[in-house]
Amino acid sequence: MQESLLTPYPYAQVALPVPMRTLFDYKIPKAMALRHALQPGMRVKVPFGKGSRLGVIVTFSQTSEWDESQLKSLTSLKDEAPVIPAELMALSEWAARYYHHPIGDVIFHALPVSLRKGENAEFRTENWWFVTEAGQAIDIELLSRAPRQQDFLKAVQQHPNGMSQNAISILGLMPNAGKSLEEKGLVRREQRAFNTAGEKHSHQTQVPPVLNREQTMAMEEILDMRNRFAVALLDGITGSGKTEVFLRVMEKLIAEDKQILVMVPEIGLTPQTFKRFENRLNTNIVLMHSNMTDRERLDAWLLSSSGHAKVIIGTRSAAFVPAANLGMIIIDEEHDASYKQHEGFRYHARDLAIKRAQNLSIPVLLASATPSFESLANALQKRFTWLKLRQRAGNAHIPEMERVDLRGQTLVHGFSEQALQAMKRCLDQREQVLIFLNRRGYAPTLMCHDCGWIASCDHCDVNLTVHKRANKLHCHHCDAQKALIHTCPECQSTELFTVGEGTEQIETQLSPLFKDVPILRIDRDSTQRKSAMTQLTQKIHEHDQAILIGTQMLAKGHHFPNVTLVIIMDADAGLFSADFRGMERTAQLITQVAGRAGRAKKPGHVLLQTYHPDHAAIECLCTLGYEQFALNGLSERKALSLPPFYHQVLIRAESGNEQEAMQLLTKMRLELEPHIPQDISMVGPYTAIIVRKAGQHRALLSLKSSHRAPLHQVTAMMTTWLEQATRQQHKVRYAVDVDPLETY
DNA sequence: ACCTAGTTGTCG
DNA sequence: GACAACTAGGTA
Repeated sequence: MQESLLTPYPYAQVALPVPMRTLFDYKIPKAMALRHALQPGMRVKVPFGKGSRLGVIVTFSQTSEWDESQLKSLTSLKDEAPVIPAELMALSEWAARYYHHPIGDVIFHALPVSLRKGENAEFRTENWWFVTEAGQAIDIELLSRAPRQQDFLKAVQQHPNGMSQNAISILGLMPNAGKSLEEKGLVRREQRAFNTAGEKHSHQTQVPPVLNREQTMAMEEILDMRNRFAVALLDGITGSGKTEVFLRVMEKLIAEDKQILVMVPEIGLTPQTFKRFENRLNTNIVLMHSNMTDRERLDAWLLSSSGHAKVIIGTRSAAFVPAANLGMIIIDEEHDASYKQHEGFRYHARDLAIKRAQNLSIPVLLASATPSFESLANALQKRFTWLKLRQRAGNAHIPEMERVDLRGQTLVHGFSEQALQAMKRCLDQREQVLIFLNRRGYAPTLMCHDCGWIASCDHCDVNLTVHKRANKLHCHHCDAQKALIHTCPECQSTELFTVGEGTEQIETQLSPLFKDVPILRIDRDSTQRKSAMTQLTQKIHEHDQAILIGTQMLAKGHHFPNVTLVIIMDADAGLFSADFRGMERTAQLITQVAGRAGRAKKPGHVLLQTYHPDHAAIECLCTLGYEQFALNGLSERKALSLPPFYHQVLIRAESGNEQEAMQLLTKMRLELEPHIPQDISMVGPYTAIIVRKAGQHRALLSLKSSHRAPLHQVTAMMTTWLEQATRQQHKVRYAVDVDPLETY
């Protein structure tokens, strides 16, 4: 009699979390094949080398290139159902090819940490309490000597469908009282899977505001895209009500029982997005970001995977969250660079999300007040539907941008006379000023007056930043810290002075000038402590008058209704940047910060301090706005054969030794040069602008082409070469960066 | 002979 | 990436 195998293949190809661009073949034990229907995306335990590892089944095969005697067998199966659904397996395989990254590493990126470690993909269980018949019948006064038990029993009596442990603790009841009652047979306990779907308490749903014409049109266009792949670029100025458009679309999708993945650039923005959604959507919403514990992340992951959570709000890594019935992906602030991972598996969450949506035949909504040049180019080429919101919702006005010519002016603590006057006027009207300076710390340089010595990092080729409050010298590139010194280590002079200003300095110097006005600094240093940001925003809302000083943190999505004046301290930062994306990023920052002014009823005003008021880019941005600036920028990129018109791959190498990284890339270029097609332009190897960072000397090789196919071919060739070459030289590390955002 | 640090090689 | 095997150099 023939046994029927649930898995009719002899071999499984398994991805393992090792930095190798290959899968590993294993024999499938007969007993396992008889008992389980193995599927790609299931985790398996396998023998590997001397030990054992957790892997993920990618595919099956009838044959293996390896000799039968060399093959080992799968040890055990970890899952009854795939933890990575077919859709995400396909996305991972695509990403491994596109980013030239080891498949095992990519697949393990798609799993939450606890599943990487081998935890079961199951909801945690919690106690549920029920009243028994005896408990329902008993005279409650018999328990008058045990008031805790009395309270407990009363509560449970009122909930015939049972109460979760969570509900018990919310009511402040004692679990010990429950235990005593259980022993008396008055209540009973049951273990149930913890999922917040059963916990959904109805709450007040806010009345939605009326949409304006632009918003209505955008909403209708997006709703038309349901059930097919399409990308909409919701290009709306700050305050134009982009979020309201999301909410309307989401309501509709939720009504159709679909899930929506909402990506935000950073953790700081998740709670406020969560609150806003919670107030409007009567459904289950989960968060996903790296500040959550492993257990919390797994629970959110399971809620999404099982379909219990209808809305998933997450950062970059959420691009891989499985969802039972995904209906749309929304990417808020799509221009934000934090969507790109900057080490290891260097993926771009926006691009990956678009690919995922394409596989699933669902729409993607990209939103920004300052769209990336990449997305604008796609919109111009009609690959994306370009939806513009150019009116501010309600009666708010678009702030006026004014350049302040700093040439020949005497500055007071970095401020022009004009800026100080404007601040004074603004504060006199009991309104708030926002000062933007994208440099934290007290000063970017510490110098010796007598010998010219400059404090620099021991591990990087950069100067140390002075942090007076912490009494430290701090490297902003490798995080190294030293005590702040007062004597020059070269000449023993005590005449040390700082050059340049950071947010901390502006804060200290403004306080004597504006005595009774609260001054609040918002940067990474002032918001490090947990809930510091919440406290700061609370203070901002408490006071009418206030001076807010901050870095780019201020540019991201926060709402300050009483700010009517924005001062950009240094509009020239990034103007002459080595990176071709410097201008784009600066313009986005300035526009985003400027958008913080006059969001409510009051008109806003923006002052840009610059030494180059006639610089074409600055002039264009101030007089014509971001869209025109971006269109000009794009034609410049086209003329110079730069992204997004040309595609780029960057090969990075780094080594503790001064020459090795450079030598490796030089050798590679020499050897591979004859095999590189004409239509690839290769530049380098050249040293990074900051050659040494965290003790590593860095070299780069840039590849560009108007077509992706040959670029991928060459990249694959180089990766193979590098994998081979570094096998003997472990001290040189290399990285492949496809569509890099930083090229220096 | 033994120890240690650093390098090289392997994994199915 | 983790780990074992190998190597060179030092020490008792």
